[in-house]
Amino acid sequence: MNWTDERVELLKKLWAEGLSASQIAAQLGNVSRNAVIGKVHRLKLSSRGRATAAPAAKKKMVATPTTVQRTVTAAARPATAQPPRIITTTVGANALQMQFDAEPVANQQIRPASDVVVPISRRLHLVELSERTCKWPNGDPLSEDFSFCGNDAKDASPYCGYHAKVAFQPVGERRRAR
DNA sequence: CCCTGATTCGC
DNA sequence: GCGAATCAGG
Repeated sequence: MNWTDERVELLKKLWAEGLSASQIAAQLGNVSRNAVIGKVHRLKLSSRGRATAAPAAKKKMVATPTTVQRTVTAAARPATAQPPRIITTTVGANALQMQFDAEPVANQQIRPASDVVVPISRRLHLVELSERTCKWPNGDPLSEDFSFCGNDAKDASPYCGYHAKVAFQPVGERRRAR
């Protein structure tokens, strides 16, 4: 794949927007992140504020006005549920780092007869997925807020524990589909 | 281990 | 010019 004007232009744009080299590579398609980084250097548009990796959560950045952290004392969390945890995600190199409570909107109707853990999606976008993030889709692919589960996928599975169960139904529980 | 960008160097 | 390999780091 050669660097057409359009591809270079997109590269510049995305780089300026703070996307990581791998994300840009994924979006351009057919190029490795190394190729992107190499090109960035040749174009002499390195830099981008601060940076080596994700400097977001550095020591004293300006402030963290949007950091909200709550410890949930979940009222009715089944014993089989996962402990409350905080999910941290970073968008872009010098972009905001969002930290939010992973606990779902406390009204999840948990079927009594189920011992399945409620899925907690990270709502990632396509370019944010890696080989070990759950690729279970949420919502309409054509919709704006379409996202993927994004939780850790076990081993080489394309899904996290919960979605793997949903995706690969045990033959014993499968009702004769039609 | 996951990820990041930076550099080098054979092509 | 290109990008894989490598390096340095979070």
